Amino acid sequence: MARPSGSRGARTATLSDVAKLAGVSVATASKALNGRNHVHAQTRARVLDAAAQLSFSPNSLARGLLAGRSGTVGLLTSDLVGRFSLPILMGAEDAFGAGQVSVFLCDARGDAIRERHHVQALVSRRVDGLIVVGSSTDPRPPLADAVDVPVVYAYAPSEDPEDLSIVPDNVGAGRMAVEHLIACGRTRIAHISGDRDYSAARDRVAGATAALDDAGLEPVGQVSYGTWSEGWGRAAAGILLDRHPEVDAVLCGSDQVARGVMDTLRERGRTVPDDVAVMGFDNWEVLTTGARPQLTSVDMNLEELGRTAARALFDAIDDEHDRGVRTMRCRVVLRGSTAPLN
Amino acid sequence: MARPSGSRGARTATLSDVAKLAGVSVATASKALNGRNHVHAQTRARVLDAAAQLSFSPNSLARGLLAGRSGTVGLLTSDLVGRFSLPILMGAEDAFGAGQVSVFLCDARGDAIRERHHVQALVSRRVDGLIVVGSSTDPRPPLADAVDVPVVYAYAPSEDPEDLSIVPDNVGAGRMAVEHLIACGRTRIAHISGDRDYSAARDRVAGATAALDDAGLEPVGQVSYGTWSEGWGRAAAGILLDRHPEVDAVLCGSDQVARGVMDTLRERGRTVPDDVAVMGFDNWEVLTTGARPQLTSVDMNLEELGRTAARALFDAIDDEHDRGVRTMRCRVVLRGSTAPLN
DNA sequence: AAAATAACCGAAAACCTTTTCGGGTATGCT
DNA sequence: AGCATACCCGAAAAGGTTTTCGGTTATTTT
Repeated sequence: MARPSGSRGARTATLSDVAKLAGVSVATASKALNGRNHVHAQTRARVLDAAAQLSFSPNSLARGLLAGRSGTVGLLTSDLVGRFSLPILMGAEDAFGAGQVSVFLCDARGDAIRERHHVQALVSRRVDGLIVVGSSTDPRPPLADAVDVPVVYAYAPSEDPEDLSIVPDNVGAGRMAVEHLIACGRTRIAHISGDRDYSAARDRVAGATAALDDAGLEPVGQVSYGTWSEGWGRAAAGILLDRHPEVDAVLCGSDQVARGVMDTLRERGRTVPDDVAVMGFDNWEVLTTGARPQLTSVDMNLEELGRTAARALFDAIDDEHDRGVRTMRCRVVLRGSTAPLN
Repeated sequence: MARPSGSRGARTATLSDVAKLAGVSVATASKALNGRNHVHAQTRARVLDAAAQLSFSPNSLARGLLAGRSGTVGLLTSDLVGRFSLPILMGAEDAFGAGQVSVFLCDARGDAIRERHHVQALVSRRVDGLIVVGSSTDPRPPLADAVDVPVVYAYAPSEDPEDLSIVPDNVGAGRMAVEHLIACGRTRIAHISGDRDYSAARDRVAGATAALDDAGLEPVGQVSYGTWSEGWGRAAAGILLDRHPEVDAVLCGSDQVARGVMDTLRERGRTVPDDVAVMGFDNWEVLTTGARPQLTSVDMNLEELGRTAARALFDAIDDEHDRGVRTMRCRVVLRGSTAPLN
């Protein structure tokens, strides 16, 4: 009992086993199984039968060796633990899985050494392409080693503008959020952002500010930066209410911040959304649907971003290159925390 | 410009290229690069030089074809979107990456057809083993197709007791939680659980009940089941306080439930932890550290579970089989929501 | 009936690496 | 000096598949 099940003591069937059983040559067997023409229907049936009988599964290694392309890609994340890699990964896996491509997953854990090691391994496995998923939207250095296959950067763009990068549209997200609040009839809009060190925070602020400006509105108070946390949201909301009690909408740098803001609003006796509308970014389900009322948020469409990156990589493998930074549209997911004023 | 970088128009260097450049045979080149003995130090240096110069990277496909083992494993998740797959995945990836093993990631998205398709692809790629990650701790059917390589089930055990499964110890978690609350001096402990349809919920309840019994304590009220959500936690806590205002600790089926419970406690003027201690399961960071006070929770050690599964698969590949269900210990992560009574 | 054509099948090369085994050279020993 | 012994190196096979091209048989045309 070398193997748990189905072992039968024999090694896995090979094409020549199938050919032998079907009474044909390996060449014919190959053609029959791959749907090539120039093989009699009856012969094909015999081969298919034999293959099924031996539960034949073609050896992709041999095929890849011959074809010079493995039908695999590498998915290199900088930091799986972060919240943003997973949906991107899902999207990419989805897009590839639909084709005949299998995905190698590698997590560098934010370590450059480990990253190089993984890249080396992937090159050795002859992946046909590579998606590099960053851990924040700040630009990252391109892969150091001369990699011989196409690379697409996702979430974090490459510092080299000649590389192809797919990133979320944080500026557009900020703009979209403010436009939604204005559409709800809000005019005294404050912005409690996240960590200033993240370009995601600054970009969202830029978009929001621009949208306010376009609408001829003044922001209520200054944009305040802090951390991506509920605690910061609670604290910042306290300060905001002290200084600007007239506020009728708070745009928050993330859903976490928004949760904190809602807590403080409730404690100060402000009702959401009648009194103050609240809105977040990221559409992190556990936070948005757990909130009371549920939290309107801007979804960054990360799964779609992953799919797009995968498709772009497909194109690049087929020699249809593209360069530069491509941004993904995002979308407002409406929930109870924002509602029209009447 | 066929390729983004480093292409030089030439195909990737092969071992015979290296050999030619070094002025030796491919056999010698191979031995030199793989540290085999019986090759002169000076010759080896020449080969290494040549390899570096051509940035040679051995073709793992060819190597795998020859060796009869690919040095890859499949990681088959039922549902990536769930919260529990990711840490397991990280642990497994970590354990494998440390070796020379690369990981194929496949997500079946809860679909049996897709699962079979992925298994077929993995078999075709000649993975040396397979880890199947379930989406809940309820047992799942074993892989239908006769897979020729070792399989380890993680999180969700296989229905076949002959398979090897690694699962979290939910019963132990429930026990541990109650013991912690008792150690904090609590004696009037209520339990608001999650979705009764999940064995995770029932097992935790079983452990908690047993621990109460061992301590000679009666539970406060009946265990109440609902959903894994903050909303349920808020509602259930309201009912609990109405019926049993004397409660001094609430054990919650998950961190989400716990957040809801804490909300209601605060609204009813109960302080945590002085008045009532609160505790959750899963140690979902964004929820536990965002709570006020921060939430004590039982960590199910999922990353370690993933690592363990990977090591078990290693052993199985080396023909050191193991069978049955192995449970992982979990651990209480202490935070502000539980504290000793004085 | 002979020839031309179409349809089908098989031998062999190619992909790249590792390993085995035999041959060759220098060194040490008698 | 002659022989045995280490020590190195190279030729060749193996691993499983796909593709090309030449060959064989059956079918149609004249």
